[in-house]
Amino acid sequence: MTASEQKSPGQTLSDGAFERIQNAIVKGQIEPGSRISEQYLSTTFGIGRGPLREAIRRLEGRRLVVRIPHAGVRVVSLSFNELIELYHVREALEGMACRLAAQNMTDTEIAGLRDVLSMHEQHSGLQANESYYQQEGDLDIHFLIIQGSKNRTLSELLCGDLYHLLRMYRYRFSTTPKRPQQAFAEHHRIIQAIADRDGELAEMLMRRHISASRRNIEQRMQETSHDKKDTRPTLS
Amino acid sequence: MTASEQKSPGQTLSDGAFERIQNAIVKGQIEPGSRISEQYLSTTFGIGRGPLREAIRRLEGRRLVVRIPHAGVRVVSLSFNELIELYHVREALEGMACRLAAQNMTDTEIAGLRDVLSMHEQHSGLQANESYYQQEGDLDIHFLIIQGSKNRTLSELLCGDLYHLLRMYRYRFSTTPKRPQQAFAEHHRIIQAIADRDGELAEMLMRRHISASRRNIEQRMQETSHDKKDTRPTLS
DNA sequence: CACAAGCTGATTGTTGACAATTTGACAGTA
DNA sequence: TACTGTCAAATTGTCAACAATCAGCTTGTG
Repeated sequence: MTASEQKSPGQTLSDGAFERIQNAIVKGQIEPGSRISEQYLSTTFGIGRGPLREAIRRLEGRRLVVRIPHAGVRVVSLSFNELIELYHVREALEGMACRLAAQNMTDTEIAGLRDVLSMHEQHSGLQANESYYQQEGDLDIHFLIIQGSKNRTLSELLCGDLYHLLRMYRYRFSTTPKRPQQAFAEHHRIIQAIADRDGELAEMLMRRHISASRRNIEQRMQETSHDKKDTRPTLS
Repeated sequence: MTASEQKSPGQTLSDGAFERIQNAIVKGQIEPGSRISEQYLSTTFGIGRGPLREAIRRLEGRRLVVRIPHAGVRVVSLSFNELIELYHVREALEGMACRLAAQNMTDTEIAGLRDVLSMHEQHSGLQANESYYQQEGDLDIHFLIIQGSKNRTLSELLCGDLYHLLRMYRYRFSTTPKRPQQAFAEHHRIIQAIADRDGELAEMLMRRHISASRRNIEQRMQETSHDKKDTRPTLS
């Protein structure tokens, strides 16, 4: 797990390529909107074009790449609006997940949630503004709450599909200096509400939490919209 | 558009196969949970295995089929629980869509919504219990409202991904005798709320509408759970 | 008679070569 | 100079053959 780039365990070549390309996309190693040629990937990964194309089609099904019939595939590139839209969807969905989590999580799971939070708080105390742990830690907490909803369909949707898109932008935005501390407090309150089995409050707090994240991005986007040109592919 | 089974217009063979198989799955022409062999589809559609496999991988990315590495692919089979979960997700998402629609739809679009509803009411008056129009008409209205939210991400999620799964079961359950009339009234109220630009009310009504649908299915499922054996693949 | 090892058949995974289509450049002309 | 038609290179789409893997059956042995 140290270097997540080696070939995947026992699956097929196509599966391995799928995971590697997906990772490369969500980690931002491949520029969003850039064209990816089959031949390049084929030689890079050292596999034939057949399995590679199958992997690409799978990514296409997941909407991580866009294909134009005879012209090649491009990594999906969310416009600013789409990113904001995604946060709105997340607000509705994770709010619901949080409410369900307050109903359905076991006491043991809630204790685990608290452990992650405090462990996370220590790390953060050590390396102040270091966003890396914040990123993963934040994801961990949200993951745990989503899983705690005990709604598998919801989990797969949020963790499987939406978060891959989000992660693309998390890695690009990296972090905002002030947010972590605030996010800690919000996480703390959310977990408390879950522990109190107060679903309504938990939902509200989670919605606020995500809403604050969204506003933070909106603000930061406006600030940097001067040097960074307006990325709006307006695809189709 | 009369027979939706002919080859797709100008795309590639893979794209054509993708659409045809997807249609066959959501219309229930292929039994959920059944294995689909490459050779069979290859000879049926008259295309090579290459493009076919790519189409299947795309379906896999969309979670309409499940693949076990060297054992073949099966059409996804939602358990009863997963179907209910899907309705809960729909409730949250379409509720949100409805609220946004009340804010963002143009007067022209709302008028169009009314047209569809009344046109739909006439058809229903003619052929009473005929579910076919109800199915499509219901979808149409929901589609229009979702599009009216002006949130493209939300639209693609609901119309593109979730509805394909739902349609699988709509075709299986076909229809419940009493629901259509009730659904009409609910649609009517929802549209009225949208026309009044009352987002909060519109969201609430839509959530109730979908919630009622869900309960209807739950009830119907319990009734028929005697003769119909309990389909619960418990995959993984 | 029961169980396990090995084999045969079919199905999936992979590769390489071939055909079809698009993009970019180049030259010719108004 | 600007525009357009043609051409060529590169890239994608497709096909057919080959290799690897799994399922079910036969067969041999305790």
